[in-house]
Amino acid sequence: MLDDATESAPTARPSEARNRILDTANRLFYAQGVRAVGVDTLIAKSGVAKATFYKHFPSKDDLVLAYLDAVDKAWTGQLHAAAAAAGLDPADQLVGLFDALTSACERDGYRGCGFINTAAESTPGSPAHVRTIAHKHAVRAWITDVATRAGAPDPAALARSLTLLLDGGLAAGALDADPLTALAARDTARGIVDAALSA
Amino acid sequence: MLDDATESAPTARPSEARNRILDTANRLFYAQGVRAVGVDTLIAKSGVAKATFYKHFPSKDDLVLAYLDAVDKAWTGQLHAAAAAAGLDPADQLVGLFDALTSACERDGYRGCGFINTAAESTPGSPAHVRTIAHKHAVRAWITDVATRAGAPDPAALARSLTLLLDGGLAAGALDADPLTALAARDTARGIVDAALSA
DNA sequence: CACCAAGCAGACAGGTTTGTCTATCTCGGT
DNA sequence: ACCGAGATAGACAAACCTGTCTGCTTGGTG
Repeated sequence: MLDDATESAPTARPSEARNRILDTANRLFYAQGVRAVGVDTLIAKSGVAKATFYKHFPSKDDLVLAYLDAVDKAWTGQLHAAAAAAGLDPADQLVGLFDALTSACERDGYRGCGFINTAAESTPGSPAHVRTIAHKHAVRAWITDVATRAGAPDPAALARSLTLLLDGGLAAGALDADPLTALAARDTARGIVDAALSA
Repeated sequence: MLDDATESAPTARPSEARNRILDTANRLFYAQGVRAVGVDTLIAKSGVAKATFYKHFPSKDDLVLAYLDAVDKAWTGQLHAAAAAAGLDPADQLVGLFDALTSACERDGYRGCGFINTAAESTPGSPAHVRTIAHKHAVRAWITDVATRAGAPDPAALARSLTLLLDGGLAAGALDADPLTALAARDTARGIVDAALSA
């Protein structure tokens, strides 16, 4: 009864099949939305048995959360990389963030921010919604840090402006894949950062 | 056969039942997303017969498009009203736009931009997606006009910056109903407009 | 009055969705 | 040689979704 070690607890550990499922989910959920992709499709496309699927992810919602975690990891990584590539000056890093946006928009099949899209499909208060808020909050907290290092008089306000711009770029880029949009976001960010730091 | 006048062509004219359906759709689609609301729910909540529903809207997608038209009318109206309320100076009007954002975020049950949310649920190329792009384009064109009247050296670029900010505010406000977000958008807009006009 | 458009009520068809369950196969380790 | 973990294949249940169709009621108009 209480012997947890041998019972079939939801496997969170890596596994060949689990990776395949997660991989398929990442592609399909992003491309079509979480609601448009059924469990059967996921199973078929990842070449896995139904029982295996439900063993690793007791419900579809669990898979959605795992998908969101993957999106978080990917996007956060891209932001950090873009900042690092912009040099050592924190002010340049703040602007450099927007190179991640440009790269994302250029990628084929770009469809905006996985978090925002998923949140649009889930009701406020749901786990997916909550996780989206946490993600956005973490990103903004990190940008606030960079803004602090850049010596901004009001780092929180600067970070807020920049995240607004970033989210706007993500949302707009999902509609028309106009490269000008991302570039405009970057230019605008440059202006905002310069104005904030020269105050 | 060819006598169109008497056959049951999809009624686009107003009608008591039609209004009720559209009204329910506006509420439910916005609150829960178009995919989460089934035809049966729509019918039950608007107290209408199924046949009546399908007479006015031959398919659910038709209703979705009608819903988007309503969203367009509402949001465009609010933007125009906010601009007008900001006074006669076009520069003030550009900033005043963001009062519409603030009001929207404060409204109870606010869940972002109906267009962006619906687009997140529909595949690129679908009628809903196309209509969303058209809506965003129309808004930006109008803002470009105002920017031109304000004497901006590059009205298109200014409008692009402002719409990015606006979309960002719409997306962010849908997650956490933090009133600071909308205010930050307005402040940022003020800075951008002033910078653009003093160039 | 007779007619007809508009609406109501609800059964029905056919497909899809999530999730459970049984039965079998294939390994690696002891 | 054997056992158990993990995988496969697929039937099945129960709900739900879109869309069609038949019948009945009602109110206005020629």
